[in-house]
Amino acid sequence: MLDYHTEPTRSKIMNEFAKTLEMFDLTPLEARLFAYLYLAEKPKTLDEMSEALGKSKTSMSTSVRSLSDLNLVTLVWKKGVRKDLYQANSQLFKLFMSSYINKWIDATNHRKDALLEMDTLIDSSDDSEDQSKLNDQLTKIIDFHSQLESFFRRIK
Amino acid sequence: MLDYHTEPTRSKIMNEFAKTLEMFDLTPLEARLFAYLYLAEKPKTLDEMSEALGKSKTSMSTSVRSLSDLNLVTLVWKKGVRKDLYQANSQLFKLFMSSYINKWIDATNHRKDALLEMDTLIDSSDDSEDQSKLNDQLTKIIDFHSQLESFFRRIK
DNA sequence: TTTTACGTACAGTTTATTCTGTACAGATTT
DNA sequence: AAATCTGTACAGAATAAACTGTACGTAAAA
Repeated sequence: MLDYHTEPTRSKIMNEFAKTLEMFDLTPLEARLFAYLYLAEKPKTLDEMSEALGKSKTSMSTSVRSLSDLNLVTLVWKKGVRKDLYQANSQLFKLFMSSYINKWIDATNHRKDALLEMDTLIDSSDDSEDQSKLNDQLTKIIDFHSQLESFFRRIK
Repeated sequence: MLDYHTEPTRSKIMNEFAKTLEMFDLTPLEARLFAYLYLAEKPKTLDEMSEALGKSKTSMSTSVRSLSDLNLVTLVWKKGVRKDLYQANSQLFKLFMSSYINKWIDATNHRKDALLEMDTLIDSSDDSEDQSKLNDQLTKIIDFHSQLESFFRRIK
């Protein structure tokens, strides 16, 4: 059932909101789906999502699972209802920010380790100019990663 | 001319570094290109980039232009050399962070304006339940954008 | 001026991503 | 028990993105 008064506006809001959510590395569909669920408030079934977004049920299944993995959406139980019901979690800022920042921390930390590993790879018996320049650049790149990591840890 | 000692390591570093740079919304090629130029230190021509990355000159042209637009790379003049020479800018953290943060600020601010616009669209003569709920959610979404914007302004 | 060299616009191709329909396993209902 | 419903795996289709080669405008060289 559609509300013919709010429907056009609702869908504009949904799309605009979704654009911001995409910046948190959600796919366009995941972003629109979250926006839809958030605006809906009431938990929705895969079929409802499918109809609302005009995409297949399969797409809904995979997308909503992604959102669930990111803890952005929750599976809700309602007695008498057989279908899975999903609901958007509500504390937007905390939710998106913290997972995003953690993602940065993990990535930079992991990458830094890999680069430190390579540091030991550089043949230290070869003290050519190229060699020492490369070493110098590598140090700077590792520093960059350290800066990123501590930056994100700080604002966490 | 290749340095056969440093070449394999150099390329491993390049690819690892590039993965981090992709997080700043660079395409894989842009990221690898920047990493290449950064490690090279010496300014490089489109042909050199093309050979080093194994991609067409056209790709180099468009990618290096993108990097240049983002102010990550600079066109350098050298007397006697006809070809364009590009060099990676060197202050990694400042460079990437500030453009990234500005991007967030611009996007969230712009998006917030669009949403405020929609606020006025909601038919206030219709005071149905759906109406007021939608309004409530919209307010929260706008708040979310304000929080994002001020967050990024603060850490700038 | 003519010729050669360089960068890039553009159209088309290749590659990667997103999306869908069918089919099936497990669960619920009859 | 059989029949129906629900979510998802998987393979293929549709769509989007990345990449290339040709062609051309502009500038330097001859």
